[in-house]
Amino acid sequence: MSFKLTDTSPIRKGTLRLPHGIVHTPFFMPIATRGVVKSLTTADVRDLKAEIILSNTYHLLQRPGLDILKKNRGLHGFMKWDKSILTDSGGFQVFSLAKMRKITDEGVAFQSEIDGSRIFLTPENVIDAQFTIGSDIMMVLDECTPYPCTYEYAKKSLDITLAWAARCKKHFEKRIRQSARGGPAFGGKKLSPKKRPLLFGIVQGSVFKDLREHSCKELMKIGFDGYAIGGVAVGEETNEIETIVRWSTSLLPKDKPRYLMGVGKPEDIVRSVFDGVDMFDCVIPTREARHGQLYVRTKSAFASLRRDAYITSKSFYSVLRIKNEVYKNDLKPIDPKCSCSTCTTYSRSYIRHLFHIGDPLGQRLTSIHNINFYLRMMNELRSLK
RNA sequence: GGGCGGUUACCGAAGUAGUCAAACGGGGCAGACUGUAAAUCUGCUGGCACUCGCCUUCAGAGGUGCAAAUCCUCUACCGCCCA
Repeated sequence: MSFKLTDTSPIRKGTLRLPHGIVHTPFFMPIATRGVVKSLTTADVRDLKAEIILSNTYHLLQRPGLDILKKNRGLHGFMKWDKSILTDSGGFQVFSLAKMRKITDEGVAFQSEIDGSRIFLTPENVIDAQFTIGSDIMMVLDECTPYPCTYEYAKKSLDITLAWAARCKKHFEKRIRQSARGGPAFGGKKLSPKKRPLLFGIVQGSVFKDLREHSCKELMKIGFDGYAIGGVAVGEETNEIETIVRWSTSLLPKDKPRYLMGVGKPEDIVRSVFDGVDMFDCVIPTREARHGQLYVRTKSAFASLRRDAYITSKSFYSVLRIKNEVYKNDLKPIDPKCSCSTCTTYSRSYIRHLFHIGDPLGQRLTSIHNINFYLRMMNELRSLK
């Protein structure tokens, strides 16, 4: 793998070479938690020119399960996606499914929310699962801490997360060594060094500066291909996210990609790009699209390099609720200046109609639009001079 | 012509004397959503003041009762049955 920065001021721009191709940073990953960007075909996602999507180990383990993925040559073959995939380990589910799991030093025991069956995630089996999925960027197992969170809890959690990170790295290296001579993680095939996936560590420590710094330093000692900032956007104020990001990016190695997990709103992403983050993912564009909340640019292009010009939503976009009555007879596209296939074809009136009759096409069209909004935003950030 | 059953807010449907402006669905209106248990969730949905409130409603009209969507009478309409 190689991460090349071509520009660092005022924002970082670069390329990240992955087994399934080059990804241009900074980038946003549409979310395909269970092997589908909800409501979209793989062709839709390709047409949107996404270079990488995110999926989830915990959810894929349950359905379809590793056996099916193995038979399909991984998630790429299963969903017919030939570009890159990053997989989250299930660390977010430690947070979001907190009611049905138990953490021990060894790992996390879940009781499935689907059928009650037991799923035990360990640093090692999560790495193995991600090899089976065929992930381009694998995430270590961590605990995404809740908010608010006491210092004592955050510290104890971080100790476990760091121990898991070390075990993930060790197991990952072992599998990579095996792969060089055709190990079981690769179906007996040898893996060329260029096809090696990446492994990212995840910074935790809640809102506590010393814990965040400790987390960064310990992860850097272990050594990862990239570093994620986790445990944010779980209920805290925006300025706290900003603070945590700055603590982290000031310590993390400059020559490795930084990934702000689960973030966020457009202004959160733009601000964080200016604060040195290279990678993002968030459910917002797809979930809100399905719920009829659409992003409309109010400024056609990013004209300024000033960070402060974009940190409020009012500065460059507005939100359109397509289900609202005012769009009943509105023949304009969602965003007249948008070039996505939805906006070049359909009216607000028609899309509102699709929502009102409950047809899933409405969700597909709006998801295309919102993802296009996010990807175009990233594209413009990468083009800033 | 006779006998039964029905008529409740935009729609469907509870409620058969007081705690009823009236449950619950749907529809409508508005809002939320940040590594997706989310095609989900929340609020409002007779009018007016919107802070204890006040006013007009349960097919229509008239009764009985301190009190009626609820009981009685007639009328209108709908359904089933007998002629």
